[in-house]
Amino acid sequence: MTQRWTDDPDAFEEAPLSQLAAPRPRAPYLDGLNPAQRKAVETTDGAVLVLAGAGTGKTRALTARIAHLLASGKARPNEVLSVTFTNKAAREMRHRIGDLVGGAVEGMPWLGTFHALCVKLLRRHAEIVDLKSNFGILDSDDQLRLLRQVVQAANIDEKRWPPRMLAGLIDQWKNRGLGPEAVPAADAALYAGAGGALYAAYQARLRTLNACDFGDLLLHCVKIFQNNPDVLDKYRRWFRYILVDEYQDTNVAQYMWLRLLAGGVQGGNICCVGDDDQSIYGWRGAEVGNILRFEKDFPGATVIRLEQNYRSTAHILGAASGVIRANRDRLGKELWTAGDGGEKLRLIGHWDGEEEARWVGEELERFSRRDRGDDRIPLDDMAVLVRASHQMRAFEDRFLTIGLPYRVIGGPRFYERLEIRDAMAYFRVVAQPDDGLAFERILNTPKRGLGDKAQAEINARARAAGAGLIDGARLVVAEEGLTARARGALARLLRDIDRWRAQLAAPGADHVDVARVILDESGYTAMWQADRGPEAPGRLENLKELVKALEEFENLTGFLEHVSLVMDNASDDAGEKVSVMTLHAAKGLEFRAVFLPGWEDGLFPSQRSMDENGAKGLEEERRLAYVGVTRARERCAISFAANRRIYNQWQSALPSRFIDELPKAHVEVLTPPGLAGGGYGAAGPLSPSVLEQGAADASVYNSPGWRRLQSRGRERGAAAPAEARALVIDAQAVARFETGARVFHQKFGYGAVLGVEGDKLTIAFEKAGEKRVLASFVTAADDAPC
DNA sequence: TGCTCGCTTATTTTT
DNA sequence: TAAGCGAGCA
Repeated sequence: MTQRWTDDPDAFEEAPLSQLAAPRPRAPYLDGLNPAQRKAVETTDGAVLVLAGAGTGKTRALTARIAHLLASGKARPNEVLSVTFTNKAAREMRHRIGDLVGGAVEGMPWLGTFHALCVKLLRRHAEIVDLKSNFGILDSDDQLRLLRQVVQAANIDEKRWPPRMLAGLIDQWKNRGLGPEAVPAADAALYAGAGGALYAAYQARLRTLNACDFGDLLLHCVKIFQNNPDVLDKYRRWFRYILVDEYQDTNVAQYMWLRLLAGGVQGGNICCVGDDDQSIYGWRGAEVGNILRFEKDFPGATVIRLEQNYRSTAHILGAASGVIRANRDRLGKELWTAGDGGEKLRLIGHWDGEEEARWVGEELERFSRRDRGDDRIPLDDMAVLVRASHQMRAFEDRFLTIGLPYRVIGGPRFYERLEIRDAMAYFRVVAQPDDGLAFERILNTPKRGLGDKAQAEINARARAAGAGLIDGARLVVAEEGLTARARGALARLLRDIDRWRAQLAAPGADHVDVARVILDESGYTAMWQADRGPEAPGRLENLKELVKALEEFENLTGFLEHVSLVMDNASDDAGEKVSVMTLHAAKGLEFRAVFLPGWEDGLFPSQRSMDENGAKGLEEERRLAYVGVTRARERCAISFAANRRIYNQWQSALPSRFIDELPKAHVEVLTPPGLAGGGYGAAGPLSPSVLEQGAADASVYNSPGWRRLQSRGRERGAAAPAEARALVIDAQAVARFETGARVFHQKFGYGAVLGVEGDKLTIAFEKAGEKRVLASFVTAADDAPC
């Protein structure tokens, strides 16, 4: 049964809900929920915060909750507002609700991303914020080009003040819900003292272009709600229930948007689901504070914790908990599992980054070998998660040489590629009235002799006539501006555009055909065919894919609208491959086996994050570590390298401080393969028990981890000495060095030990100066030649 | 208009 | 090192 529900609050009728959907005697969507999940489903009214730890069945509870609202007759499908951050999440939720309630999900027009929902609202009320309802949506590329113009117009040195920086500032302001008039003076003075003025100029340009950037979608909606109580009230009554996924990722503007909608007469029914421990987008404007403050913001709120984890083994959860426990700003949760311990996390140090990549490659091969039987882990079920994308390279190189199939997730997205953006610009020019930015983009692509001069001329005419760019171009032709040659080219282009427009508007026109014609007749396809560069074939391939994607839409306009908000990656190619991605990209995913390389102080936690955001930055990095570890279902291997080549210079690093925070009971320390027997005394792999014993006896009380634990204990009044849990990578190596000892290091040469701190030594090298290195990577130099 | 040279810079990126 | 960008030259 598919019933069409209106999404228009003006059609609101106060029909008694109970008549619409009689409560059913049995509720299959409740089957198999644990008590906490069930409470999250059945606590329908008022404000509810569901703190859902990693792998605790969050989506399950969320979808069941919606099913419950519908089945119990508390709301019609079109009266539930459910917000996600990503299109992927929205799709997934729609899909899973469909599984529970069937066709009724078709009647949920208010399930989507913040941005998609805002577009919907804004199209209806555009005139309130001085826009027409067919306003265009700029992506970050358009935004940057427009900003560059604004900066140029203000005669500001682009070199000293890159437009990128201004884009960053404006985004931040918008994220914080600040229009140009509301930017604090100190902020407005940023960017050569002109930040605020340029922001205002940019907004004015957007208005004349009848366009919004992503930030505006939220900001305009908030403005509309704030200044038009009647409109707001209509929606408040309309949305009987509000659900928000990933609440920890909301920024201030989104928070305002939600508060406005949820702040009905007695306070609306709002349910926010999130995990403060997985807040990793602070740098992008997300405010962990939103979730931390929830109970203050919504007095009387019910807080429900989902703590039973269905994903990972006890060892993995124990390790993850151990790390995240060091964060101060958290609501507090302790994940547990009914499952068994499984394998301990494995921790291994390597001599350098290549060695690390080699080891990971071998492990991946070993796990995925066919002869492992039931133990075999397919490559699809494994992932390498790195902190920064440049780390991926070492792995790609290695996997290429050993012929291990891999897939990189993230990176430049399909709709952000140059050729796709060009093609889209053509479509925009044809399908939309006067899209100046798109016109500018295609004006001289492919080359048709219309360079900066032509550009400027068209701009000037358009501005003088108060018209759009395309009309400006028509004026240039009509009034015989430019050289005859350029004018001819421009006239040809305009004629083409008119012809394409006519074709598109013709009755029975097939927009896919027209799109193909546009790309052909414009010479765009030919341009890449003529290109002998290595990338050209791929680009042509992408263009074909783009045209194919058009088939799924009724017309070009629908497609453009979709694409402006859904910038998803092209679908993954088939085949069993290991995934390589950043920790950020891994949020929400899970794998049977996960490799976490590069756990070195400075790299992870990232030095920059700590420098720029201090303790807050460090905590976010720690949450990133938590996200990484909790991606693993069965196996997790953490590794670090003592040396890494950065900008062609060898740099030594110490193991990440997060390694000190791993509870040793959940970790097995492996011996680096390259050093076994050669480096430090013991021949062959050391047994973990020996290591643990050594750690407990020798140096744990001297390790940085222990010290941090102690100081934390004082601060928080916790952590008794008996809970000593810091890891020492190689206790035996530590015992072998004393202050003053002469040592040898492969990359830095000879030096003298100045100090011992746990398993880390401070050494004055004769050539390389003073450095801190891990004891395992140094040998005693007494028998070496001087 | 287009190419090449040299300089600068170097996280994470849901929409 | 490498990639990306702007300036300057053919």
